[in-house]
Amino acid sequence: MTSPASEDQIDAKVARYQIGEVADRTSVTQRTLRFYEEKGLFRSPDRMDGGFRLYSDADVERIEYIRRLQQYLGFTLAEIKEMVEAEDLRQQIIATFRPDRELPARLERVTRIIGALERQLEVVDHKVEALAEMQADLRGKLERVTARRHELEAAIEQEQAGK
Amino acid sequence: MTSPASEDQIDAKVARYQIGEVADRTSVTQRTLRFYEEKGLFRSPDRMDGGFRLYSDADVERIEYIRRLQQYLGFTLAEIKEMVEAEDLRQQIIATFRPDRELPARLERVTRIIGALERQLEVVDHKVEALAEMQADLRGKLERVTARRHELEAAIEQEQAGK
DNA sequence: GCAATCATTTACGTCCACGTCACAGTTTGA
DNA sequence: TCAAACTGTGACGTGGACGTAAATGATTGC
Repeated sequence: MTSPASEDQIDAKVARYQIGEVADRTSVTQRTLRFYEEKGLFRSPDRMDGGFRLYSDADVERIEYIRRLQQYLGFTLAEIKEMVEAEDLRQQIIATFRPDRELPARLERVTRIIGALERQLEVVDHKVEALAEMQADLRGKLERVTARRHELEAAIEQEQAGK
Repeated sequence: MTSPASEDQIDAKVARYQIGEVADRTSVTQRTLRFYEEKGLFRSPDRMDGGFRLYSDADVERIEYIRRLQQYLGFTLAEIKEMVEAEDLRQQIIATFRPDRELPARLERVTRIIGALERQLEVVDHKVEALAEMQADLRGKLERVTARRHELEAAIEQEQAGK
């Protein structure tokens, strides 16, 4: 919405944000953004001449992805790092489509990222299972206690009537 | 499996475990068990004459429940405390079934625990949603990259054959 | 052209969820 | 009965995930 990509740079067709704006947009503090970068959760964003970080939309998306992994799914930053590294590898492989030589090497990389994906999926599956169980449990309890409330309400109404 | 309730006590039909055994059974360290107790995550277990803690099966179950909430669902101990307190309240209400006087007071308690359950369910629903999305995403990626592996394998086989 | 604003690096502080002694008391099996 | 094994209560330490502050340099609005 804000500042749709200035044409300072010849090839600058993508929107670029400074850290402050990214912090506002993502509700992640600047400190935390630098911290994530330091931890290797995403590649260092481009820099202005003065050294200011310049984030792209893709960077912003990755940050939001990281936050979801952390907050909703309870992954540690170390786990998240593994996951995004696997993702990077995956992107590289897709980019390197040209069916050239070194097929075995490419096969090996593909196999590695399959392993990473399978491990991630396993973790997620476990969590889904646990969550579904808990969800059903909560719904059952809620239903029962709601029924009890109706009983009580009815009883109170009776009392009122009998008075 | 081990020591199925000795008859030392007249009324001791329930199994009782010392902290070490509970630690083994639940894979939660003694330190952590004391820590949870200190934090009020469960009522202080009974004690032997010498002061040793004696846990019941219900205690063990609660501990396992707490662990699931923490590890699979990513709740903080503070959140878990709220949840188990609500659960305790719920149990009390169920135990206090006798339809006596003070109906309004009971209605209020029931209403409170309904509120707590609804809040918990909301959190869980959010997590389920996020997890399901991520699960679908991972599955899609896995599928695509697996297809790529098949391509590579086929290409390699071709090469072998052509050699 | 320069104050106000925004960034950068460095470093120490904090909260959570325990881990790790240390030392004293308790239980139990041979 | 007594030593080994277990348990108790402090109290301090730790790793993860940032928060906060300080000193310095860059950028921008007017």
